[in-house]
Amino acid sequence: MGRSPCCEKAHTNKGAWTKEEDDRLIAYIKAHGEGCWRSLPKAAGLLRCGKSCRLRWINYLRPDLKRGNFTQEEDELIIKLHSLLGNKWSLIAGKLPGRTDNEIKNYWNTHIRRRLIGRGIDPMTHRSIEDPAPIPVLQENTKTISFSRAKLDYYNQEQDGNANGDDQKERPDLNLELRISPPCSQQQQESLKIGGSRDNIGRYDFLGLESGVFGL
DNA sequence: AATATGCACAACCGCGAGGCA
DNA sequence: TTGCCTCGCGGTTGTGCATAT
Repeated sequence: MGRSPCCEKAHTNKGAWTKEEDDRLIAYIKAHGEGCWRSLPKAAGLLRCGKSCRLRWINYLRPDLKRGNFTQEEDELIIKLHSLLGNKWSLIAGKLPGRTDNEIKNYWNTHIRRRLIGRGIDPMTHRSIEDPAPIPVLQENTKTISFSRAKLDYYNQEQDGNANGDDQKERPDLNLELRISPPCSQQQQESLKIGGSRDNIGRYDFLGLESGVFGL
């Protein structure tokens, strides 16, 4: 016996959204806010499942979305975050204001991935395909990952609307080194959480990388 | 001009996590 | 503690458009 469907599929539309459906969804969310996706379609008079409505809103209709081509800086940031986080598209999207996880995932698969392969870089490991050097091990089960911090800060400042030119000028291409190892006690597990705090929508701010990088 | 192929991206599907009774 | 429900995520597919043959 399979899993129960998320909605009554027999009476729901599938495929591309029409202008009228978009308008209904926008109007409903403007009036009632996001959430309760399960009951939303019925309340909004849409013959769609809640999942479909949520996806349409998040990936296409949200007013704060930034449409259009990715900039060079966004491009580089995606590569760096992917080297750190892997296919955690929602976390990566959290560092790119106005971009969605789906958009970034598509962009990665159609542009960046191909380009890295063309340069002889394995897009999954971010290492040379010909010379896959082993990840250095500092101690048992401990890995070190480094990536540039400078552009992250630049984006944070732009996002906050308080870009400080002096601060940026002074900042070299900082390396953020993370060491990942299994905690050996409850106290250490707790201490891992001390790296940051949750913001008002529940994203975790770890070393300035809010949005729950490590899902703690 | 017709067809084949590749590309870009919207949308769907299945699963896991977390909340709640 | 258990089971159900909802939400969100990541992988995959479908479709329309552009380009090549």
